[in-house]
Parts: sequence; C-alpha cells; structure tokens
Amino acid sequence: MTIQEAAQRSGLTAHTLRYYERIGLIPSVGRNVSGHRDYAERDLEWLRFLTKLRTTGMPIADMCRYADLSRQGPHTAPERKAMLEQHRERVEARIAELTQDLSVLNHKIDSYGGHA
Amino acid sequence: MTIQEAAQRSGLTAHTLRYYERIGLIPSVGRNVSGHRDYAERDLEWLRFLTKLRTTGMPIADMCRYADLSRQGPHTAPERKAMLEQHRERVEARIAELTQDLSVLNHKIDSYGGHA
DNA sequence: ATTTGACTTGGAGTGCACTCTAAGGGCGAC
DNA sequence: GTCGCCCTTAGAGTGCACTCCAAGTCAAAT
Repeated sequence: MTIQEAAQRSGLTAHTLRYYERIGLIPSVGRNVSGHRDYAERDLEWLRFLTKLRTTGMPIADMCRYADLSRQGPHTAPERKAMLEQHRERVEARIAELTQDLSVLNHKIDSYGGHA
Repeated sequence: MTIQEAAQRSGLTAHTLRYYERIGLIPSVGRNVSGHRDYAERDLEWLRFLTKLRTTGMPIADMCRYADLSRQGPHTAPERKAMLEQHRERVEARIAELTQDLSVLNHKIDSYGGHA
C-alpha cells in the first residue's frame, strides 16, 4: 500500500512515517518500481505496535533500541521482553498517578460548589 | 521561604519557579528587603495545584488562562470550574486509553513466553 | 506533449516546556 | 573588608518529537 494509505490506517502522517523510517524505527519498507514506499500488512502491524509504545509514553530513543534488538534476531528476545516489562511498570505507575491526581481534581471541582 | 526551599517543597526547580512567575502562572510572590523572592504557604498550595494540572497534561497556555481568571476575581469561578471539568474529561479519557494500551502491552509480553 | 499530483531525498524549521547563561547585587562568615 | 554563595533580571539555548520545505522524479490524465 502507498504511504498515504499506510498513514491513514496507522493514524500517523506520511511525514511521520518517513521520519520513523529515517531514524531506524521501521525496518526495510519495500519500494515499488518507481522507488515509492510500498507498505505491507506486517509493516502496519509493527506500526500499530510502535504507536502503542508512543502513546504510552515510551521515548523515541527507547523505541529505536527496541527496533534495533528486533532486527538483531531471536536471541535478543529476553532483552526486548525486559524492556517491555519495565515499560509496563512505568505505564502502571502513570495510571496510578493520574488516578490519584484525578481525585484531587474532583475535590477541587467540588469546592467550586454546585452552581454552573 | 526562599526560592530554594519553595523549589524543594514543590518539586520544581528554582529555574522553573522563576519561569512560571515570568509567564504569569504565579501571582504576586513577595520580595524581602534584598529583593529576593519570599514564598508564602499559599504560594506553595497554588504551586502544588499547578503541578497537578501539569502532571495531568494540561498545557501551560491553559494554566495561564486559569491563573488569569483566578486573578480576575470570584465572578470567573464558573469559567474556571468549566475548565477543570473539561480537563477532568481529558484525564479520564487518558486513563482509559492507557488502561487499554496496558492490556495490549501485557499480551505482547505474554507472547514472549515464560523464559526470562 | 504538457500538466497534475503524489512521490522521493536531505535538511531546515516549529512548538512546547523548560533550562541555562551572563552580568550584576547583597549578606554572612572569617 | 573581602570571599563565597545565593539571589536578581533579560535573554539565549536545549531536547524532544515531529513537521515542513526545496528540488527533483515519475505515471497517468488531458
């Protein structure tokens, strides 16, 4: 599929897709005869996974590290798993923090009284 | 209290405190005879509230708007309350998103199998 | 045949939220 | 009294993650 289709289906922009490829986040996107990018289904899957990492706050540098490990082969699986486990902890901590802050916010809203 | 004490107790840096004051986020911090900032307890409370807004992802520009409304007096209470309610919705949405993403992350971690 | 439009690249620019620097002032300890 | 340290200001610099631009290529439509 074209970069525009991939952009639409991944929720990223074509600009961002090129940027991600340039910094090594996306391995080997194919090119068609004209030299244009031709995304495959598994590129889309990878992109969707990357997007999850991003929206949960993983820094680009860490994602690059993860992508690099993936390219190196199956023997890096333990390190990749460890990265994800560490990231999971951060996400859990973030959810806990937000949940706490939410209750503070609710108290503050309550303190404004019942009027509109 | 001095800017260093206020920094320590608020979790921000002295640099950031000066920056916040400069952009109008902190109203009227007192000065002592030497012209040094002298923070009061209520400055600390305000700072802690600001910090909650920041850590929950409110943009600085919105916080400035909120601070500006506060300075304008009690008649802006409804608008301030509305801002907080809107922000609450965003925080709730963010928690929901993170919770969903967390389960994706968990599936991915599981797919790495039980080995270390 | 030429126009249109999407694509390619490397590199420059943007927005946000700090973060630091330079130049100078004032106070307590020795 | 002078040294060292923390403070002041305006303004410049940083890091992150995009986001856009310029110059050029190519295929399809008119």
